[in-house]
Amino acid sequence: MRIGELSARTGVSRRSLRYYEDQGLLVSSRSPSGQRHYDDDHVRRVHLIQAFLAAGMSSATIAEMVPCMAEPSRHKARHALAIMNRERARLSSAMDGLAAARSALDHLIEDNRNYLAKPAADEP
Amino acid sequence: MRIGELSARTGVSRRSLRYYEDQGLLVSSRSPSGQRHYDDDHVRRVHLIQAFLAAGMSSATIAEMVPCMAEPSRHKARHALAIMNRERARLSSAMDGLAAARSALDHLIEDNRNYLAKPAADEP
DNA sequence: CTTGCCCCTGACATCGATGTGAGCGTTTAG
DNA sequence: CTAAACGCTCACATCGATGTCAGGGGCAAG
Repeated sequence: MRIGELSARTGVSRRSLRYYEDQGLLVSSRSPSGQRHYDDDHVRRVHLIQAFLAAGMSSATIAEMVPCMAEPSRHKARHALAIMNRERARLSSAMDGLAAARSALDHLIEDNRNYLAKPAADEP
Repeated sequence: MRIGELSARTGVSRRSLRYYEDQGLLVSSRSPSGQRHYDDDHVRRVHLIQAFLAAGMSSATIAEMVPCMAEPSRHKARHALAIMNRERARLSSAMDGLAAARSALDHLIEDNRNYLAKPAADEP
C-alpha cells in the first residue's frame, strides 16, 4: 500500500508518517519513482509508535528502543534494554501522577456537587 | 512569603509562578511596591496546579475548573462541573493509554531479554 | 549611602510533533 | 491522451509552558 492508505488505515497523517521515517522510526521500501510502499507489518508498527508517542516518549527515545533500521547487535540490545527500563519507570510514575491528579479532581468534583446541592443562599 | 520562597518551597520557577498568575490560576496580594506575597494556601494551590499540568491539562482548562478568582456562582459551578467530568474522562483514558504503552514495552523488554539470553550466533 | 540580593515587567527563544502550502512528478480511470 | 487523485520534497507556521536576558526598582545590613 502507499502512504495514503497507511494513513487512512492508522489514522495518522501522511505528514506524520514521513516524519516518523525521517526520525528513523519507520522504514519504507521505495518504488522506482520514489513513492513509499508499506505492508501490514507497518500498520502494526505505526500503532506501536502512536502508543509510545501518546505515552510521552520522544521520537528519539523510540528510535533508540526499537531497532527497526540496522541489524541488531548485542551491544545495541543492551543499550535498548537500558532505555526501555528507564522508560518503563517513567511510564509507571506518570501513571501515578495521573492517578493523583484524578483523585484530586474527584475531590473538586465532590466539593462542587455539594455546593450545587445546597439550596441557593447568596446569589448576586 | 515572597515569590522566591514560594518557588523554593514548591520547586516551581518564579517564571512559572508569574505565568500561573497571568493565566488566572493563582492570585497574589501585592505589597505597595508591587511585590507578590503568598501564604501556605498558595503552596497547596501550586501543588494542585502542578499535578494538573503534569496530567496534561492546559492552563486554560485549569482556569475554568478552579474558580480561584471571582466569587462562585451556580452557573459557573455547573460549567466547571462539566469541564471536570470531561477532564476526568480524559485522565482515565490517558491512564489506559499509558497502561497499554507499558504493556507493549514489557513485550519488547521480554523479546530483548530473550535475544540477549541466546548464545551469540551471528555477530558481525 | 552603598552593597548585595530580591523583585518587577516585557520581550524573545526553545522544543517536538504536526499543519499547511508551494511546486513538481506519478499513477490510474475514463 | 487527459484529468483527477495521489505522491515527493522543502520550508515555514503553530502551540504551550518554560528559560533567559535586559533595564529598572525595593529593602535590609554594613
